[in-house]
This record gives sequence, structure tokens and C-alpha cells, in this order.
Amino acid sequence: MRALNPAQLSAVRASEPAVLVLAGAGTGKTRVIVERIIWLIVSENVPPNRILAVTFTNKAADEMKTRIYNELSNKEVFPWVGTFHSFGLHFLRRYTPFIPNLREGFVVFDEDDQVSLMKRVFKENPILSEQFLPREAVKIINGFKQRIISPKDLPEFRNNVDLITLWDSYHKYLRDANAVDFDDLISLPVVLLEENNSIKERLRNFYLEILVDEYQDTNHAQFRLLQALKGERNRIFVVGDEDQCIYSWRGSELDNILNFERHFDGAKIYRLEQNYRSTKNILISANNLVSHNRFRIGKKLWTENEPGEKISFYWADSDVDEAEWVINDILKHNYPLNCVAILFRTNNQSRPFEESLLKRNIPYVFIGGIKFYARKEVKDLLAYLRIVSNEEDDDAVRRVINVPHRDIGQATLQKIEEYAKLRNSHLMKVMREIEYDHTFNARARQAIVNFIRLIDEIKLHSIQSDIGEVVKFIVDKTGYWDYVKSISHKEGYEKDKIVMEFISVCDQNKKHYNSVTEFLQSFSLMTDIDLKEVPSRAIQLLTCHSTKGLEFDYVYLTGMEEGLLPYLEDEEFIDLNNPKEIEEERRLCYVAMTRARKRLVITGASKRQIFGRTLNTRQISRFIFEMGFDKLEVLRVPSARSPYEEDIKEDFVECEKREVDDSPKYKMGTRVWHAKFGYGIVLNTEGKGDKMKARVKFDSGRTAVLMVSMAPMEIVERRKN
DNA sequence: ATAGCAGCTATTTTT
DNA sequence: TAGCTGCTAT
Repeated sequence: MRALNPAQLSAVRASEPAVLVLAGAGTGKTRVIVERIIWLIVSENVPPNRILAVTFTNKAADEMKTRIYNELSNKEVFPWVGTFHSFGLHFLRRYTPFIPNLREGFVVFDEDDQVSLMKRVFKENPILSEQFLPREAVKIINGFKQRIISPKDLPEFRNNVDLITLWDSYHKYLRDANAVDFDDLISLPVVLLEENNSIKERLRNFYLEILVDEYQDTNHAQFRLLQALKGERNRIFVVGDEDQCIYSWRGSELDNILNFERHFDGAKIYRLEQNYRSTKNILISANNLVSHNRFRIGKKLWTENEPGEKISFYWADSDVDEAEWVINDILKHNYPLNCVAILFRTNNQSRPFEESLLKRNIPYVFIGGIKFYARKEVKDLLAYLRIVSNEEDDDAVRRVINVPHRDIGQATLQKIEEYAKLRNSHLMKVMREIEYDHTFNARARQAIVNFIRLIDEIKLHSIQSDIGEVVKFIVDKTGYWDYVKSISHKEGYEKDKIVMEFISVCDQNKKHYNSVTEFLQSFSLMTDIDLKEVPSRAIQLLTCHSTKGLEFDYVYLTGMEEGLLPYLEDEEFIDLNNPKEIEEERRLCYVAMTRARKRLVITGASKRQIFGRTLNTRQISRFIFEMGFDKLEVLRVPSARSPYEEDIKEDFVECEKREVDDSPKYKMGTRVWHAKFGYGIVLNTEGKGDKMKARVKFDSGRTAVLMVSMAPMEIVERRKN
């Protein structure tokens, strides 16, 4: 393996109490973390178990563990390496009694569980459903939690009775089920640490070295967790790239990385700018693009690699043509299929590509389709396990009490629910008392008793068997297998395969778990990527987001159109009031570009089907102009008026000027005032000089295209960025 | 209990 | 276009 370069080496051996390693794409970021951990152990004599390394994904954590393991000669004691959430889980398990309303053996609810719980909250409080949709309500709750606040903490919400009811009843139900949600895994530890000095000090004294990967993706809660863990005497070492922060819509706070020096005393920033992945041409264009961002610390990637081919740019007439062309190009060059990735902004863009590939019988995988762990069958089987693990989990009970059918219908269930509510108890507990209760008819009683027996039988079995065995037992004893078979038959869809796959997943993991509870807790933190193997002979289709951390020899970045990349909700409305959103789109484009090792191809189309509607005036993304034309080889151009490449290029240069040139007064984002329509903002312009037209979105909501030289309109203020 | 239909809404998704 | 929800009709 290549020796560390000087920049990497000084980062690895940094001595400051707080270190931020700004590591651009392909600069050996993971390697630096791993090498530092090894260095701490071997040269600095830090006891391995007193090193804490956190990542965002299980995959990253596993990779880190493997690499540390391979490099460490004494493998007896090991650093704690895991995701933020698994650290939180680990912490909560250890300190359960300190968390209000939480008991041992708690479960972790995923977003689907949250939604179904929320639906029940709504049923109890019908007023709420007039104001929120369950999914939105969950998002609101999560948003608060990521900031470690409740609506009651904010003056603007303090009197919002509905919101507070929402918050309170959600938590009542959640804790009644002895459950925590994903964000609780971070926020509860933070609250406890901030309140309880002795626990905080214990951790601060224990963990001498804290290391964080992908720091740009931390949300506020995760930041607070790190702050709680960082004391006077231990050190924090984070690695990240502000230009790769693409999840702020999910709570990642770019400001965490931008303000690192202000957040931690004695902080120092190290930069890794030598890229080992891409060609010069790719890197230069990517640098150009991202340099348009204002919210960044700033760095410039360089490489000793070849200049390589220029970036190819192909503009198709339609999305179907785009797909056809891309596939043909791949075939023409005879690329090994597993070295090729087709990238797009939104999942539905995969369709034309899939059709082209299917037509030609070319193997491909679409990473991130329907989630395996969110499949109904998987969730059903998990529900049985959840009941076994935690009888208070009413949601699990509701889910499978009549799946497969066992004569416990709506009426019976409702009666049980009422009982439970009346006695402030749980469904399973109530059902256990119903055997001799004659207010239930004999048939219902029998059905309930059978269900209870069934659960007990599984429970008994689970004590001495591996988790895979337990699931096989469930599938068999509950009649789930027959149920799934019959549905598969009816729907012509192989649901039984999913069940089989789930069993094999459980079998694979059996060694790690001592109990069903432990299995469930860990399983809830897994995602499909963790177990999905990369196929050896297939083209990979993925969204720009899911490429993060990956690299490919040949990358086709498709749908490079205004509205798609950058994604804009309304084709007519370009929200330049919010430069942060555009910047995140720009970062996303940057991430996608820097995945390519040897060749990058960018495509777009003038006509595209979106939601059944055909949009046929698609425009080239502004990002093309921002990356510049120097390293771009234009293979085909929009509305190909000119058959000559030179003309085409000039056409492009013309476009470029229009965007970049400062001379026209009215440009995108310019704030204007119009005598008749009032205040507004320029969305785009067309033509120049006297013929220049501007499309303006007025505050009133109306959009108008105006001849600049004629309209009674003046500039109010220039866009800042 | 379930089928069928109208009506709606539509990024990105590490845990 | 498609997939989901919630309602009505069976």
C-alpha cells in the first residue's frame, strides 16, 4: 500500500485537542481515520477500548473495523467502532434506569412504526388529523428531536395546543410500548449526559480519543452528543467534507463543520486535497462547479493522475433517447459492466434505463428500490419477534393478531382495545385474562387463547434456539408460510422468496445475538445496503445521493436539466431566495461527478415524462455552465440547430456568457419592483440588449415575462451570492 | 371482510 | 403514470 502523503501524515499525527480534517472526495479520508487509530494505539499507547470511533452507516463502521483489525497486531482489545445510533443504543441499554419511562428490553421504532403509532394518536385525537398528516407529523416530531427541543420550548409553539397534544400523546404511546425512535437514540443520551454530571464525567474520562467520520453530516443532536463527550482532557478528531453535505434536508447541519473551530477550543483544521481517484479533467470541472458555493470553508482538489478524457456531454431529444444513447455508449466502449454506474437525481428516472437494459438483456441492479426491511412480510415476522421480546408492544400485536387470519376480527380486537384502555394495560396482558371472560363469545375466546398459546410456544422455543430457527418456527407454527404461499399464488408475486431471504439473513447473523431482544435492537439499525452484495457483472443504477462513498470507473450522470439537477419543485419557480438549497443541489452534483475515476459522461434531454405529463422544454442545467466548457466535449447539443460542432460550442459559450456575465442588470435572482405588479424576483432572462426578456415571479404569486427595456420596472436589490 | 373505485400527490433516505 | 388512502358497495 502507498505510504501516507505529508498532508495525511500530519493529520494522522495531529496533537491538537480538536482536529478537523477537511478531506475532499477521494483523498483517503477513511484511511486517515484508520491510520490515526492505529497510531494512537501503537505509538501513543492509548488503550484501544478507550477509543471511540463513530460513523453514519454500518457499512462504514464495518469497513473501519475490518481495516483496523487487519492492521492491529494485538487484536485482543478493540476500539469501540460503530454508528452514532448504535452508540446511542449501547448507551441507553447501559443507562436505561436513568431514562424516564423507559424499561429494560425496549424496542427501537423505525419510521414506519412511528407512522402507525401516529395514526393511533390521530384516532384518539381526531382534531389532530385535520391539521396534520401522519407522515408529516412524524417528520415534525423528528425535526424537533434532532434539535433536542420540544414544541413547549419555543415561544412560537408554546400556545399551539394541537402541536403540544401531538407531541405529548405521541410520546405517551411510544413509551407505553416501551419504545424509542431513531432520534431518541441520540437525543436521550444527550439529555441525560447534560443533566447528569457524574455520568458525563465518567464517559469523558473513559474515552480518551473520539473520532468521527463524515462530520459534515452530523445533525444538531449528534453535535451536542460530541460536545457532551468532549471534556478537558480527551481529544476529538473529525473528518469531513463540507462540499459533500447533501443531507441537510434530513437534519444535517452544514454549520457544524463550518464552525468547528468556534465550537471546540484549540481546534485546528487540516486539509487533504490530493485526490487519488479521478482524472484531472473531472477534478477541474468539479472544482469549478463547487467554487460557486458561498457556504464553504474552501479547498481545491488536485491530482497527479492523467488529464484523461474530457467530460462528455450529450443532449438527447427525450428521456427515452437519453437512456438508449447511454446504454449504446456503454456497449460501444465495451466497459466491464460492474465498472459502470448510471446516476440520476430521482428514482423515477431509472425507468427508461431499466427498460433499455431489460430489452437488451443486460444485467443491472437498481440500488435503493423498495426497501427489503420495509417489506410487509419482513415486518410481520419481526412483529412476532417483537411480541416475544416485549409484550407491551401493542403495535406489533395489532399487526399480526389476525395475520394470517385466525378469527380475531375488528370487533373482537376493538373489544380487547377497550379493555386495555379501561385498565390502562396492554393488549397481551388483557388477552391473557380473557380465557374465562364470558363477555367474549366462545369462538373469540378460543381464538384469543390460541394466539396466546402460540406466542408462548414461540417464546419457549426462542430461549434455546438461534434466531433463524425461531423465525422458521414462527413461519411454520403460525401458518404464515401457507398464508404467504397463497398470496404469492394469487398475486403472481413471490412473497415467499422474501420470507426465505429474511430467514437466511437471520441465520447469517445468529452468532451475534444472545436473545431475541438483542437481535431486534440491532436489526432495527440495519438497512438493506448492509447485506446487499455488489453483483459482479451488472451495471449499477443509483440516485446521486446513494453514491456517496462509492466510486466507479465510468459514470453516466443523467438528467442534467434545470428542475432536476438542481431539483426545483415547481418548474416555474426557481427559489433563489434560498441560496442554501441551490448550494446543496450543487454539492450533490459535485458528489456525483467526483465518483468517476476514468470517464464522466453527462446527459440530459429536452423532453421528459414526469408524473405522466410530458415536459418538452427542458433546459440545460446551470451547473453545466458553472463547471465551464474547458473540459467538456459536447457530443450533441440541445435543439441541435447547427450540425457543426464549432457552432454548437459557440452556442454554448453564448449561453455561458448570459449566465456569468455581470453586464446585464437583470439576472436570475434580481429583486425588482414593477409599477403594476409590485415586488418580484427575476427567474430567468432571455435575449440581450433591448430584446432582453425577463421572467419575473411576483410576490403576489403571479409570474410574468416582461420586455426589460419597456417594462416599468426597476432593480431593488442585487442577489447577494 | 374485501373488492373496487375515485381522488390525491409526487425529491433525495446514512439509522 | 402509479401507488396509496379512504370510502362505498358487496
